[in-house]
This record gives sequence, structure tokens and C-alpha cells, in this order.
Amino acid sequence: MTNGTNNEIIAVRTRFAPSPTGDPHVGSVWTALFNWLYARHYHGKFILRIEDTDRTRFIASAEMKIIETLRWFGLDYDEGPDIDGPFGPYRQSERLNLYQQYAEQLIANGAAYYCFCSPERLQEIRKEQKLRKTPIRYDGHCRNLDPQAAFSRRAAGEIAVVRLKIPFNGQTVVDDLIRGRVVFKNSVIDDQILLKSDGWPTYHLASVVDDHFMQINPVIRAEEWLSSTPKQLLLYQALGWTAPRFAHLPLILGSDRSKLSKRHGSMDALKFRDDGYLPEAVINFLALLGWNPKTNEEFFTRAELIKRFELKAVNKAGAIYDRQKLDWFNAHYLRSLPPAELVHLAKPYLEKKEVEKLPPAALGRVVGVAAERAKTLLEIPALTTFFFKRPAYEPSLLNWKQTVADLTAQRINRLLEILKDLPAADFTEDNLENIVKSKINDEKLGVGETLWPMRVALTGLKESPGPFTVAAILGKEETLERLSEAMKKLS
RNA sequence: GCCGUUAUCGUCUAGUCUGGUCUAGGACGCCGCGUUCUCAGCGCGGAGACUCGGGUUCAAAUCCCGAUAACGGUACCA
Repeated sequence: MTNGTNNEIIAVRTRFAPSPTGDPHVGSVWTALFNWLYARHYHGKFILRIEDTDRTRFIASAEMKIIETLRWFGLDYDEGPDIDGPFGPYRQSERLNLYQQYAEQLIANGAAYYCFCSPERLQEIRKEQKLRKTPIRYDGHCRNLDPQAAFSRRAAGEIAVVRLKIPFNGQTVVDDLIRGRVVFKNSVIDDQILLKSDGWPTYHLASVVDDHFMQINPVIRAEEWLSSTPKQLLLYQALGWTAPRFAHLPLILGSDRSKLSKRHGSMDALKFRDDGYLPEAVINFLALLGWNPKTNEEFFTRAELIKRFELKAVNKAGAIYDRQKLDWFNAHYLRSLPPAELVHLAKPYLEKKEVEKLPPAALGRVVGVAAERAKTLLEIPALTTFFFKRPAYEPSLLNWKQTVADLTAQRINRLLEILKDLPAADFTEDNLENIVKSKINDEKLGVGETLWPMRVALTGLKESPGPFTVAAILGKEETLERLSEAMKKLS
């Protein structure tokens, strides 16, 4: 791609930079997906970087979850904490020296300063500003301290943070790849904290330093970062670096139109796996949230997604995450799975002892029949129970519409006679259908009168797969047993 | 409060740059019909939107101005 300003060709390197503070959720995966799609589209690199600079919210297990999530979704990265690359390390906690070094450089050339204000004082001024309804920002108390004096205080062990000196005048322009030109007056930008009092960097310093050295371009991230982009642009300037291009993605919203969070229920990305969704389905669905390939088609393989993806076609408005549409995608993908693959994926959701009872071929058919009616893998077990155990049901359920029990009994009895004569080896779906239907026709038995009780006898359900399908899977012996049982219920 | 972003069916969206072909197209969901013993699937059909107010123009979803609303930011969180 070109960088837009001087047509210089630069390598595409995008990154997903989560902070390990909890389980990754859909919004994060969505951002990762777009970064991945972009990198793959331009044959660039996709990097995973762990932004673990917040020691108070740090969760040790989160990094593994992030990696597991990316793996499950098939968003492979070229460099990361567990895949060494030329720009590592890929954990910010292992790059502390770098950040400190540049913070000091900034202080040395007057672009930043030590601030000794206590959190309490900061809170005070914010409270007052809120009361006076003026913009809430740092009041510059330490901005003009004598650098020598500040340095001595620091050296003497006094606690301080490092703040960036934002110019009072002028404006900073973000030329966003998705939103175009966004202008910010410098006067409303706060003197951003770069280094916290514990010596760790804030997001702004760390991400700028890392994006620079890891040669990230473009930076693709969620809209929540748009307001802080001018600060970062100013930081690049102060550091004497060329800033990357930025693309701010719209936000994924909950049904109440607010940013997706815990209160919208469990949005953990790995929950999709546990809930029986297929990664391909979720990817397809997520890709079409906020991005549109300008066709009426909706199903896209990964390769097609990569081929067609472009940032210009990304929407500006936030999109509500709609579970029903995801379900539709998932059902579609479930039905188009090759039988062997389907069994393999469904197995973990089924009861072990039941699975072991069946020969592989029968298991494949059971799962296949269930999958035609399931939206997720998780729903499959409930749709297969009648195959594994004799159904329990009210005798009256055997009667089709207004049919009386006597007549139903006659039909089942006739079915019993017909099926008894059929060799077990011929108990296939097609055979069954041909024979039974021609008898119904010849003997004027009534399709509903016969087939409804047959199906109920076999499944015990009001809604189920068809009787021939079930009978073929159950086999001759079990089919006859269940029909006999139905007869007993009716007498 | 201040700063910023956004605005087409309930939801995801096409159309907006380059005004007419838009009595606004597709998909999910919903409703009905058909296929059918039931469900699912499939096929067909229906209800359903240009945030509001001004302008410009022969003509505006599309251009201009002004409101409004929603969301995001406003942390020694990211």
C-alpha cells in the first residue's frame, strides 16, 4: 500500500494488541479479524502484542485465553509472544526500558515534564472543573517547574509522573482511513501522562513506541481510540517519528446500542465454542458486521473474505450484535459440513456412553439427522435422545388429528405386519418409504393416519425427523419393538 | 459540561462521493401460502425504513444550513 502522503510503498503490518485483563470478548475478536483480514489481503504481517502495562487489572491467565481464542477462530499471527519475530519482545512488560528511555528523552528536550501532583489534588481539580462546567483537564500546575529543580526532586526520590507538553494553540488533524479528516483543537487536549509513578508506561506511550519500532501500519483499532489519537500524533511528533496511518473501526454494540460489555451477558469469545458455534460461521457473520462487499451474497469463505476485504468499505456507524443472524449462519454452516467432520465436531457434546453404543455408521446418520434441525452443535444431543432410549409419551399423542384410538391401533398393527415381512437388510429409508407408501395407497390407509402414529411410536415426539429416516436408523428389530409398545399403550 | 463520531425497515446493510433508473434493493427475524404425517429445509408472498426542520433544484435518501438523538472520550484503564 502507499502511505497516502508521498506514495512511498510501505509494507503492511497490522496488529492486535489486547490487554490481558480478562476473557477476550466478541468486540476484540472483531477488531482482530479486521486487522487480520487487512494484513492477509495485502500479503502483510499480522502481529499479536500483549499490552500488559496495567498492573492493577492484570490477569495472568488472560494471555493464554487470548492465544486460544485467536487459534480457535483461525486468526493466525506471524509474530507474537509465543512466535518470535524480528521486533520482539511482544509483551510490553518486557520492553519497559524502551519506554523509560524515550520518556527521559522527551524530558531532556523539553517535550515532556515531571508532574508531582498527587492523585488527590488531581481529583480535586476535576471536581471543581465539573462544578464550574469547564473542560475537565490537568491545570498545568507542574508544567512550568524549573527542569533542573524537578530533576533534583525526582532524584531525591520524590514520586512523579511524566506528562507530555501539549501545545496551547493550533490543531491536530487525524486523517483517518475510514472517517477522513478529523480535526482537534490542541487547546482541548490534555497533558497526557506518559509514565506512571510506578515507572510503567501508559497506553499512549507504550503503543506509540511499539507501533513505531514494530513498524505497524496502518493502526486499525476501535472508535473508542479516536479521541486519543491526536495526543498520540503529537507524541510521534515530539519523538521525531513519522506516524502510521490510522483506521478507526465502528463499535460493536449491545442491543441497547451501547458499547459491548459484561452487562450484555456473556460475550466471551470462547463461549462461542462452548455454545456449539463453528468458527467459520462466526467469522462470516462478524466480517459482515460493519463491512459489506457490495453484493447480495452473504456466505464467504475465509479466502473470499481476504480477497474482497478493504477498509474503504467499512461502515462508520456502530453495529448491533444480533444473535439470531449468527444462528442462521451457524445453521447453514452446520448443514454443509461433511458427515465425518460433523461427527467429529459433535462428539464432544454427546454423552460418551451413548456414543459408544452405536457403530460409527449409525452415529453418523444420527448426528446428520439431528444437525439438519440444529442451529448449534450444543443443540444436537437433545435432538438425538430418542435414538438412544425408548421414548415416553402420552398414548393420545399417537392419534393423528381427530383419528380415534381404535383406528390408530389398526394402522400400527398393519404397519407391524408389513414390516415384519421385510428382511432386516432391506430396512433402508428408500425401501421403507416405497413399501409403506404403496401399501397406504393400495389399501387406502390414509397417509396421516398411518405415518403420524408410526413416527410418534418411534420418536415419542410431536416434532421430529420423518418415520422412514428414523426406522432405517433404528433397524428392524428396534422399530418393531417400538411399534409393539405403541400397540400396548393403545389397548 | 466539554471534545469527537454517527444517523436508511426491529436488526445487519445496498443506494449518498458522480441528484432523476429509488412508488428505496437484499439478508436475518416476524407473518401467510405451497411442498409435507410433524418439525426442519426448500419455494413463493406480505408487513416493515430514508431522525426532524429549513433551503438549493424541474427533480433530493443523495447537495447546503440548522436542530435533535444515540454512542465514544474526557483515568497514574486500555
